[in-house]
Amino acid sequence: MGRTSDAKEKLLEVAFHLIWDSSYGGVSVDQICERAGVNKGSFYYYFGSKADLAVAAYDEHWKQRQPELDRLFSAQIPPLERLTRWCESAYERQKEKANKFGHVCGCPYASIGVEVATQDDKIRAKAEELIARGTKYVETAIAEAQREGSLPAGDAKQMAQQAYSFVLGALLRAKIQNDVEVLRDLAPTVMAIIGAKSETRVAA
Amino acid sequence: MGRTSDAKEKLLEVAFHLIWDSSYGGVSVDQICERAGVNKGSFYYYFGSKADLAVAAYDEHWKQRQPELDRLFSAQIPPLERLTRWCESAYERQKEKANKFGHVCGCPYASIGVEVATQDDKIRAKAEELIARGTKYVETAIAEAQREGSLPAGDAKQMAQQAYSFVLGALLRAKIQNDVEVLRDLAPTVMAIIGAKSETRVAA
DNA sequence: AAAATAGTTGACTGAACGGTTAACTTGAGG
DNA sequence: CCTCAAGTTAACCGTTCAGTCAACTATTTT
Repeated sequence: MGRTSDAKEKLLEVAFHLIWDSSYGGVSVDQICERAGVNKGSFYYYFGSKADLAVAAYDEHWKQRQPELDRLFSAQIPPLERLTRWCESAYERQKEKANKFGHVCGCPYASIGVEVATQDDKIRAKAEELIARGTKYVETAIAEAQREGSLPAGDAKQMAQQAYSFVLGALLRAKIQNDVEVLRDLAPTVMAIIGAKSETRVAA
Repeated sequence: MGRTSDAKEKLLEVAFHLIWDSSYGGVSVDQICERAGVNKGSFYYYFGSKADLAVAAYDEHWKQRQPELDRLFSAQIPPLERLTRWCESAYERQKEKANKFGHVCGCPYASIGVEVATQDDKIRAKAEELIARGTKYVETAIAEAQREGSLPAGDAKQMAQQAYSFVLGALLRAKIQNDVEVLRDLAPTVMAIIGAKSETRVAA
């Protein structure tokens, strides 16, 4: 019935990348519409507000990202190696984005979350949710490593939170210093946090 | 000559707290002026732009904060204990602010830095500078601990950066989750990062 | 082909934005 | 006590902001 359209998907994608590249407050609805090739009226036909779009855009992005994380944290890979690869992929991903956008963009969820945390609770809650989901992958890997004996026993959930906090902090630092090299060799520190015996702990 | 005024100082203080409580983009020059009891004309008599004020306000805040950090990282205190106290003070400070403002505010430098990093280079650079200065305290403590043998040798600077990144990440998480309890027991993880032998490593 | 549905258009609103200006007031130094 | 620099005032500027709306078009169902 009626006609069809890809305007909604366009808006979601454009909004996510524009906000990631600058910030929530730094991007206007007009800009998003222009880049998406959609009129403002259509924007408000699909979304009730700018904040609603942001929440939907981050949800959509997670959906598209999930397969990649599933692959990265595949049961085929030894649990500790999953974590090492995850650290390396964070570095690679930021390097790519930095080349494309001209500056280090950091973690999109954390960036928008910390920006609007005290102002918009829906966006804050969405950022919290997505960070929690990311942490879950880490937690599962840690728990499995403990079970198979490659890691001493401990509270996997809390360890995952600490390790994830460290990586978020490093991403934050990389963005503020606009230097992707901050993200080299995250893995040894993550290993230290989760209590793995240091094999090749270079400097930290 | 001419009359004197405390308008400038008022603006600096009000701006810092307003931005910390919400965000750079979420606070308007009008709001700052109103809360400071200063007219807009006076604002632009003292500061060339909103961004200039922000830079000045964060600089001023550092000046006021420095004595506290000097005390916290006093040479009188054993170096590793300095770090423990620093972690505890971060928790206490956020708890106080959360009670006062009604929500967890996180690290002011990191919050504004990550918000405007890709948009305003002067503010970005100031945030970078202040974070680097904070890291220096940690680095000195680590280096001293290594010298006195309470910590194995290693690259103190890099260790400090990793430890500081972790704390920044935890502050970020606390803000997004709006839960100050995220910041309890940072010290054990910091100790793990810098390679201290775990005495009372509870869970992480 | 009529009717119902789905989506589009772009001009419009009023408030808020950062920033400017010229006239004015104040107070310390000579 | 006068001068003049330092600081204040409030109206004002053009722009941009998020959000609205009534008219319009394209597609599918009947």
